[in-house]
Amino acid sequence: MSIVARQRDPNLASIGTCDRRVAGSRGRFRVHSKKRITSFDIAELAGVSQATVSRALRGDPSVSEDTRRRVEAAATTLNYTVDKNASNLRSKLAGTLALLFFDDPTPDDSHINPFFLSMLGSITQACARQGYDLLISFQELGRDWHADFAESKKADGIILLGYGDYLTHASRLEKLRAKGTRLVSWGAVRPDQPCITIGCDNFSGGRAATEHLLDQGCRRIAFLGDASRHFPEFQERYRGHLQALRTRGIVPDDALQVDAESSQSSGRLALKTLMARAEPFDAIFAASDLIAIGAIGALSEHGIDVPFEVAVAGFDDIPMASYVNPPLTTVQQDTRRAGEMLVDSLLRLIHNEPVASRMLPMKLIVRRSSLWQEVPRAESPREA
Amino acid sequence: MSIVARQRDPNLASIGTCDRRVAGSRGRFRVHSKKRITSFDIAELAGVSQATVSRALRGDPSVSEDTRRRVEAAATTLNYTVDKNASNLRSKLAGTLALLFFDDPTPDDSHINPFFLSMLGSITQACARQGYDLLISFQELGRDWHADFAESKKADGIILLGYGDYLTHASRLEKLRAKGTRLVSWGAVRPDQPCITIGCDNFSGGRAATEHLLDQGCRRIAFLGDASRHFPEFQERYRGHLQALRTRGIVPDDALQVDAESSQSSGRLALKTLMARAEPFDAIFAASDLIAIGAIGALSEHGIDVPFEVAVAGFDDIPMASYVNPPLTTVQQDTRRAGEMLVDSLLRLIHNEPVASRMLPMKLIVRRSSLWQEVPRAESPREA
DNA sequence: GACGGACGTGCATACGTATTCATGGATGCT
DNA sequence: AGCATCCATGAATACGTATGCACGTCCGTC
Repeated sequence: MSIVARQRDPNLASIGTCDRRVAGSRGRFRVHSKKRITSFDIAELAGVSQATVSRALRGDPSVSEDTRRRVEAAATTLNYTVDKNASNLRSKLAGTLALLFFDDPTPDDSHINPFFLSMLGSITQACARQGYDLLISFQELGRDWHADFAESKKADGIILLGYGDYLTHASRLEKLRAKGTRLVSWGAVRPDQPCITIGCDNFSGGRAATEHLLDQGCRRIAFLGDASRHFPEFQERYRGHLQALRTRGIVPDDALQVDAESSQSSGRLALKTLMARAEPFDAIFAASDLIAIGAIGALSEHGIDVPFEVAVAGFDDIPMASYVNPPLTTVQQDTRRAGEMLVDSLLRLIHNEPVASRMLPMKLIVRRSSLWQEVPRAESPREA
Repeated sequence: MSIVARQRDPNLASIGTCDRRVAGSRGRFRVHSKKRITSFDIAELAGVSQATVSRALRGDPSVSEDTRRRVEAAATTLNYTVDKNASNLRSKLAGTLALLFFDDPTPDDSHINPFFLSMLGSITQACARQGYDLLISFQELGRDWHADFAESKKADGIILLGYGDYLTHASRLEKLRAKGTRLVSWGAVRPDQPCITIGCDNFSGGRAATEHLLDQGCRRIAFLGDASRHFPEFQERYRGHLQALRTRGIVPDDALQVDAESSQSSGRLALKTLMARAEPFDAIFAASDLIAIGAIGALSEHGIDVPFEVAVAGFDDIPMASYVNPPLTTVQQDTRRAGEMLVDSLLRLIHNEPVASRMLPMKLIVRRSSLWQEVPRAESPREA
């Protein structure tokens, strides 16, 4: 920071008094300086005007094939690269998308939720495929995060990523949209979302998980996860869970729902809370894999066997899920597809093409944590 | 892309024929258009010149406190944000760092090496703390990756991240440096590295892991990981491994080294290769956790118990390591610190402050995969 | 042979900010 | 009081590219 201001404004001698140059009149001042190579240099070398260079390199069809080749050759020779700042300034585009990452609830250490990491990977790759750069920023939900990207022209659009409730910040989002900021979010797809949202079918996913547990013979299935409005995704999963129960004629028991955020420690805590209630349960459906993994840890501390005493299912299918012991039954979100859809939707928004929120299908992945295998489950639910 | 060119160049009527404006003469043309708010608008509202606005907002000490307050108030009122493109164009800075991510060896699916994901997280946060943005790009080692960032002024410096050999690309790096590009890399810290490098003490880490296995009574320790020059980090770990053996008077057996890249599938494959050699072994030191996890999987397929028949140690301490069964003994790299150091070093480079490559200490994390616990290990090494 | 296009190119200029230089007024010193 | 300073500010301009417009030039057509 301290040494920032270094360069001078040389070559004031040009010709006019204005910000204007003629192709040929530039070289003279450049001979000895090793300043940046600009489109004027290319123009001179290729024997055309700067304007033509710009057009040629951008693939403007009005440039003849012959000229284009000459320009490209000159550019290669001088190892020229378009100055993105100037280009963006002029074109009012950035060629960049911003990914805002909300990790509000669990700022424990630097550990990012693995599911989001996976999303990050796929978003990055989707951007690359589309020729866009990706600007990443971790944010806390509290602050004035909006101001710094679209408005400062650093990005053409914004992707919002994070569990949580965008509705709480609806007014802020509205303000952004009013300014013409393009944004898409990942989350629960609901009619009242304040912006284009891509998300998985959390409801069906939750239903599928619970149906599977019911199929395994479980009858008292605990739900670990915040079912409040503030976590719409969890709420949807919970709704799916409830519906599955009701369809099978089981009356949901509020005592079997425990709030939890998406972290192992929270899952561990939730399980202890559940046990403290002394409610019998024979299965756990956790609203995220991290919660499930935390719960499994706590169960094993209590000497309770998974899956023989308590079956467990999670949600997300993070990489870790297949490596815990026992491997975790879970509902898989297709992060690759999700990342692609987020980027595609945002680009469509940017290009003023029609876009709609979309819900992606999910897939139940059955692993050992919910399976009896050979050993039959005890007849009555386990007493806590 | 198709609708990119939309806006017109309005307001040509200004005054002169040049790229020049006077503070007051602007508002007239703005009244009806909802164009971008510029520093001229702020200037007008605050009753100062555009130059003063720029200075005030950048914290130039030559602006009086009174004026600064007025300018800031005006900026807040109009919800003004500096246009980064214009600012960067003028100042020749970007306020952005680029993270180039080389995932060459394992392009399987979209799964990024978890260790690098962890690094990514810590680098992102370190950047945020320093007030820099982070541009992320996945690259394949083959191509002309260098051209697109520093040269195009999108980033002030570059961080290189990836297992692999930068030496292979030394000429390219050299070319970059000759152009004044600032870059730092993560990797093996060795005197012949072509650029500032931050890395862990792979040698000591490798030695520590092998010493630990020796302490457990293992005598025929297989090394899974590419020991060639192309993976300097693995090579260093291997060297540490060898040194530990020799110090204890054990003659290394080449038959116990199997090449592997950092992925589970590669680890699985390497183990099968090892078994095919019919060499007895009682422990495995894998050059990365992913390799170790793959190997454990393959071992269990063969009905070989870990750790009772074969002890296993990995490297990296990725999150998954503590959740596999059995939990994996490994050598921990402090990714948080590493990310900070990378960013700090790069910033020092950018600010022309002295910097040196640095090696970070590592820490052996002992978990169950390498421990006998109560059960004593069989006297003779296992026959494959 | 004249005319209407289409095509390819150059000219001039704007994008919004940062910075150099000049200026006028206040301040300090003798 | 007179002069040298310093301070705060304004005026002018460059950063490098993209693009509206105008100007040939080379056709084919009647």
